[in-house]
Amino acid sequence: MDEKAGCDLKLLHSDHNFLGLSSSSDHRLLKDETLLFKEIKQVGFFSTNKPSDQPAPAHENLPTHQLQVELQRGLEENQKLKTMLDQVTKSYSKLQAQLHLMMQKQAQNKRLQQLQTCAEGSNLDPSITQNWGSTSPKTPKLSSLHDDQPPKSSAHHGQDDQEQVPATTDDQVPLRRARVSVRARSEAPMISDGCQWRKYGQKMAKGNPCPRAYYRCSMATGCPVRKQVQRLAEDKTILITTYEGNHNHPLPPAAIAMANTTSAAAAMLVSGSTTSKQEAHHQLTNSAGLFSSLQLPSASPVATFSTSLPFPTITLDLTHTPNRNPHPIQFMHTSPTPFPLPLQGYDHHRHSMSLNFPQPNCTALPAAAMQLGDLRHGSMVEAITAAITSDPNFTTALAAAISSINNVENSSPTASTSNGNVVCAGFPGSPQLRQSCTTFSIT
DNA sequence: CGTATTTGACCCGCGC
DNA sequence: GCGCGGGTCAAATACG
Repeated sequence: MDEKAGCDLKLLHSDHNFLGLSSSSDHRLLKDETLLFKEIKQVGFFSTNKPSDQPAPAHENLPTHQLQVELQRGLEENQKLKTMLDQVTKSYSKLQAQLHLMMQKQAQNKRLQQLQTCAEGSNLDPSITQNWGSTSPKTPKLSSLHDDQPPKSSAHHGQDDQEQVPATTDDQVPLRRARVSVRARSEAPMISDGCQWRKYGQKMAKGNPCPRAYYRCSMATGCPVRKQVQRLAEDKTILITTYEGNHNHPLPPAAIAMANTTSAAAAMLVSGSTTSKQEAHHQLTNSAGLFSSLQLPSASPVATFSTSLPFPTITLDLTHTPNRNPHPIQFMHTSPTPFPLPLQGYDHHRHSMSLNFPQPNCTALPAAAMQLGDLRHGSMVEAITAAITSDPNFTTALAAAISSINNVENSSPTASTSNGNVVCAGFPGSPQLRQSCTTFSIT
């Protein structure tokens, strides 16, 4: 017992091992005054003599008031150490959060490297991925903006930079360059996505009487996430919110859904790599509550690709009223520039292509058809189907969007992933349909 | 008084 | 080279 008490006190006086201090022993020290005396004696607080030279208890040789002073001193030191312990605990939590973020980004970089390998093995136009990269010489300012540090501090490349932007090499495609745009009807000046935003600019965009507002995430210093908010010129009730970047800090539950959706959509845009089922499921399950502030009609969501350089953008259109298709989820493609999808036969005047979901009577296609070489020889429909549906990131984004809509509408349809495919369940007339079973219609 | 917003200036890419 | 448009900065201003 005395040996253990002595050990506890040594911990109290150690700057290196105080993490090993147990709270129970701490309290015991404060409660047992006699025990404290013994421990103090063992470390030689009161006596200049060696413990072995003075077998008698210390308190027998000291005045009472002196003992009280020493006791008070011990209590103060104990309190000080408690404070230190709290600080260390907080630092530990902070480091743990950073470690979690780093692991996430490492996984992200791994996927991007796989994309690089895929791009080299295919006939993709290298200028596409090059322009998507932050190392593009034509966008130096944008590159700095997408660093996780403010532009003024971008000159130094210290440890902080590495922690926030880990392992980004020149030949990797930064995910942050992709944008995710959300169109929705909302009277509010900004949709509530759970994050805190600080407005840093406003501009009048050409061809739109409504100003475009620029916001950056203010939940953490140095968070690179930005968003633009603008009302549609043709219909001012429609709010267009464009997200860019990934958060470098923990998000509140209300913001996780939007962040995961935009992240998955952005990842899908720039990466043809694989996403684990666990990750997709995680993103899906976090989609609840998304777009909670929007006035959503019983609409059919439309996802629009736009590869207008330098910002590939996927737009989730939540404003459409039911159209000619009974239960469609449309995927429109707008691309004035080459895109690794076969565009022959699509309407160049409209620059759009829609994919009407679901059609259960077609066959699943191999993901290998995503290669352009295969596209040339296969049918366009099959090729497009393969190119899009074989991308789990796309399916993840789709599923998250569907899930969010379902949440808002409080209706029965659900979305989930299964083997990399999106399973849409609960739509009227289509109990369970796989995304890979898809037909396309040229609009 | 601290923080958030506004707004004109500035930078940069791009097209002509 | 020049002008235009998008995006950002930062000083001024508003607000709680």
